[in-house]
Amino acid sequence: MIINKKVLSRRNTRQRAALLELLASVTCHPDACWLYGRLKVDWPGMSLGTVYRNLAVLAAEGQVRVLHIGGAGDRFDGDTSVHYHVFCTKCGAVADVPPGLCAVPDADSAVSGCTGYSVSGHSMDFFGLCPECQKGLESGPSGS
Amino acid sequence: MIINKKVLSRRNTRQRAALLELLASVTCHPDACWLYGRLKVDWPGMSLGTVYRNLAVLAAEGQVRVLHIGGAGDRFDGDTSVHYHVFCTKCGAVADVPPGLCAVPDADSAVSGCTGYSVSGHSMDFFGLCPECQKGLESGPSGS
DNA sequence: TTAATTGCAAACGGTTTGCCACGTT
DNA sequence: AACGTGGCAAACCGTTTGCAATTAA
Repeated sequence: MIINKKVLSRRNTRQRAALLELLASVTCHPDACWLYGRLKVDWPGMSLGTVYRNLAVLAAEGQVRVLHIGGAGDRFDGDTSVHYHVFCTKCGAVADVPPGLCAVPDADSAVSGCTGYSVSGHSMDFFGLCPECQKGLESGPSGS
Repeated sequence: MIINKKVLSRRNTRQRAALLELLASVTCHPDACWLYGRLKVDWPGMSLGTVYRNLAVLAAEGQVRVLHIGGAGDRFDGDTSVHYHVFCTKCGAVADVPPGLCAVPDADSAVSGCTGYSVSGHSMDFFGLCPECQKGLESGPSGS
């Protein structure tokens, strides 16, 4: 997901509205394909390119957060409040970390001060096994 | 970078040793292509596939850390000690955050407790502009 | 000897993009 | 009418993989 911040003007298309609404209604941190599949139900003409283009627009506007998991496609989060995530390394599930937990006050300015970077934000990602995958350790992509 | 943790036996090939040595000698958090180009100087026969395969092996063994930046290829870090990173959103530079700064004690167990995930680790990524890109704000991939 | 590893090249998969028609403004 | 946007399909690019030849153990 490459985010181009240049948005000159903007039209409110039905497709974009539907995408944003879907993202807001869901807590599973879906990827582009999942969103596409869902949208295609109500919008048979919907194309994957449109999904990607609108995700980029919404991300640039700050209405959507992009999660870079690695080893798979990006995931998207309609909840733009400050919060962290836990990833399941086995099945790819993503869950929110309750806000307030693990708050790191002044981290950005501290890093800014000692690295010379002008830090504008940060993300914190935890990884491990989701409850489901803890139960069934004998199977799954990572093997036993 | 998909990491397969199943390593049955292991041979110490020259290529793998060269890759590990290169990673250890460098602080720029390179991507696979950069490593490939460097290795090809001394190893004309080196192939990109070998670089990827060995990066996966070394990552699985914990001798290399993989950084998922997003919007580009993965980056690799030969320093496996616990530390965080700052990414430049303009030029893609990556720098280490001095260890000790922004330490989050017990974060893993806290997250584990309230999410139900068995958390095995976390990463923290800061983003902003590197010193170079702060100087030349008028140009670059993100535009003015 | 023998099985892990390599080099090569083709395949893969997520994402981007060019083109032209369409629809919002 | 103007131009941002959609649909479609091809292109892109980082990464993975099948295969025969090599090479470490």
